[in-house]
Amino acid sequence: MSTENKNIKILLVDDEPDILEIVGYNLNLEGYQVFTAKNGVEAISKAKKKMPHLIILDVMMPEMDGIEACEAIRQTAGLEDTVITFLTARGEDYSQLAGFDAGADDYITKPIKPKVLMSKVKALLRRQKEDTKPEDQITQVGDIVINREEYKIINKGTEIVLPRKEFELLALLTSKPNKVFKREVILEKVWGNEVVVGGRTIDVHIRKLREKIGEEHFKTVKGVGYKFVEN
Amino acid sequence: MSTENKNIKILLVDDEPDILEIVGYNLNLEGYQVFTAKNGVEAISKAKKKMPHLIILDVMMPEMDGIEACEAIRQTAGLEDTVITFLTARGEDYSQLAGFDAGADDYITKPIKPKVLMSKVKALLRRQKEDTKPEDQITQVGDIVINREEYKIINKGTEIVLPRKEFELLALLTSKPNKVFKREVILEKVWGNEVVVGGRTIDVHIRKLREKIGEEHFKTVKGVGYKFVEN
DNA sequence: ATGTTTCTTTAACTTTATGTAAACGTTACA
DNA sequence: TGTAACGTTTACATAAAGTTAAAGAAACAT
Repeated sequence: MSTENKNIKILLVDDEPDILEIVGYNLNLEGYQVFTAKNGVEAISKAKKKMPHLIILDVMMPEMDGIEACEAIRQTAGLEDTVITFLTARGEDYSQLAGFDAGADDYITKPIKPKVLMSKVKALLRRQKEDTKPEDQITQVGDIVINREEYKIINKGTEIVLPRKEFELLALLTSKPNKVFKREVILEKVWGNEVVVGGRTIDVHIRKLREKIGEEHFKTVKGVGYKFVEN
Repeated sequence: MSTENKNIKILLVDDEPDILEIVGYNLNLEGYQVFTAKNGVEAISKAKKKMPHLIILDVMMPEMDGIEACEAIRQTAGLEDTVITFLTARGEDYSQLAGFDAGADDYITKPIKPKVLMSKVKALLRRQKEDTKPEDQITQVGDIVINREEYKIINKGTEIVLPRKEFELLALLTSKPNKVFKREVILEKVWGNEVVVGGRTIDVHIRKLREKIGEEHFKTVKGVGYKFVEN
């Protein structure tokens, strides 16, 4: 759960240190990489430097408010598609938010309820993923069809349901047939780079895949890693 | 600006005050007469009182949700031809399913972008008379017939009436047979983003569906979610 | 209002699938 | 032929899902 968030960067912008701390803490618990800024100016520079996937932006701030910052960020190359969500206090004057449609994707109201915020963050990030990857959910490699949407594979017409880790491992290897994936890379992508598992764990999973899909497809490159080969 | 809008009444229904404020503000700018309600019950009474031309109705609300309210409004004398549009979380093809049969004319997705909403409102009011309702209120998946209008299903000729949540869950899963719906996605679409329910809630509903419709149709993909399969 | 029923969620507990470790076997290559 | 890297099997821990029953909410009826 938290391992897959390890590579997701979130920029949190608020002038109140308490908010930064509470929200930052909760995001950290979920495994996100969190960066903070305490005003709009800082937000823009950090956004450019870190290129976050999601920006949570307080509306009311000194120096430069969230709306201005949002507009500036939106005009930065590479940040056009970053998800931006506002933080607003309930009862704030929303006539100011008339410029809302200029760039924000959502807004979250204070007081913040951690659980609500977390589920919103998840939903927003998921949405972005789905948008950028419309439907390359199905790939075919040789006579193996990998259906990411249905979490199953079809090998020569036979449907095989794989457990999660096995599926992810297979999906990784088949994402670039013939490419050798180093053990460390596999660990990072399938397990998450902070998780330390025993030395034989990958082997066991490879073995299961060999059993289910066919010995011939999984080639060991000793001292390096594994690769998936077609017939 | 447009004096032509000042006789047009719009009823805006959402449980979030912020939405009411933002959208209401924008509608006001265009010169519409705006009324608001914060739940389905209130929506019905205000609709009767004000006889609006257009009703914008959030799907997820406490007390009485948008679908129920819509049905009730549709049965009110004089409101049969009022334009009703739903507000739904983005990506919910499901809300269309459950929504159109309740009598909705359109739906608008959250997060709301004021410009989009305004042009949609205009379009809806313009084509008020020339509207054609879709009527795919009944779908069939395998030997299961799903009747969204009556909230019931027919399994191999046997009629089964399902409670709301069970029906919505079934409708979601059957909206794309074989697709695995992740738990988080199910929660978002059936329960709504803000609602945080316990970890076993989905399971219990799945169990009831399995009981009523047949074990074989509901497949668990451990660590991921559930999918509906035909025979 | 009041009780009654039906639906929804929780909580406690059980079961199971999956992932991992450990122990040992095998291979490749210097 | 030694050894470092990978292969295989088994067994076990654990996280995830299943199962109940019962509490909590709505909805319905009186």
